[in-house]
Amino acid sequence: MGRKPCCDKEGLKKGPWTAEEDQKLIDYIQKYGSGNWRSLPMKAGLERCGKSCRLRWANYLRPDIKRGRFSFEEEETIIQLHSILGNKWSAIAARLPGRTDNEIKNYWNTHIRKKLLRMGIDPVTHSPRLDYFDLPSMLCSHQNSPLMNLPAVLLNLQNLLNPELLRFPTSQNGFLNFNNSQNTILSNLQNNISDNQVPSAQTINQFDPIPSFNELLGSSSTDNSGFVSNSYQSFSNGSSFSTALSPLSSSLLHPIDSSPTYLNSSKSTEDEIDSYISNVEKLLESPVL
DNA sequence: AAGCCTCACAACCGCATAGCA
DNA sequence: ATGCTATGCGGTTGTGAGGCT
Repeated sequence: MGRKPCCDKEGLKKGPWTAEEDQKLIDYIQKYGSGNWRSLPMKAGLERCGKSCRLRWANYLRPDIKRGRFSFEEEETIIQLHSILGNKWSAIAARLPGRTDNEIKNYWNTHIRKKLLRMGIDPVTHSPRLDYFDLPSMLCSHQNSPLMNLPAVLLNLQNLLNPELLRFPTSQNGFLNFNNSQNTILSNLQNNISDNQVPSAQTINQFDPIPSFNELLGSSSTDNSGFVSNSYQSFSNGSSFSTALSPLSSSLLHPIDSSPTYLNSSKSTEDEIDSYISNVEKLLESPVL
């Protein structure tokens, strides 16, 4: 036994759909409804496998699909849901009306993922990546310069860590005392510097880890639903996860992908920056708890 | 102007799983 | 309980468009 051969082994058509094929599929589904995808192609007069028809309908032809650019709110929602659900694209799509899992997956891989990397956020763990802050070189340059520059170096470092993170609730402790991690890092750095040691990236990673987004959700991994229903709304209200890092940090980060593409300023990038800045402004206006 | 490169997105592939006999 | 089919899902690939040299 085993599975039936797929379309390529049955001599069925593959590749991009033509307008005529689309119309045949739409006509058939409007007339008879979807379902029974295996027999549908033959009945609809299509030389495609059922799987291909289902995908074409689900990802492109369905009338309730919202096409066009993702809004900033949608993007935020995707990031937040991804931090909770991971690569469960269908689960994420279920919470974004009119968007398909395939569309979200593509958008994640082509836009959001790169954006997060550029911001120094690991797109898998959603945690800030200290290994991409060029701390060693910052501190090396400090070592070769008068010691009076140390406060400036530390101030820059401090700016990487946004107090807004303090507002992230945890399920057990109420609010995370992020200042502890921040102070530990700073004091460890100061100790190292006073001992004439220049910390390597590896050394820096040994410091108290900055909590990942998932960790900020609370130590009980099964208790995420409460976060989604309660805290997620406050995140959506102008204070996004993407603003968890200080806006100053982006200028200090070394992007993992420094190809010229990211230096180009396109219209869409400008729009994104504009909306990002306005979001940051909203964030700064809101009172810190 | 032509060739090359990069990016975005549609489509495919193979595995997982639900449902049914 | 088992085997089979249909469908769902996530990772990957293919292709066309646009930009760059």
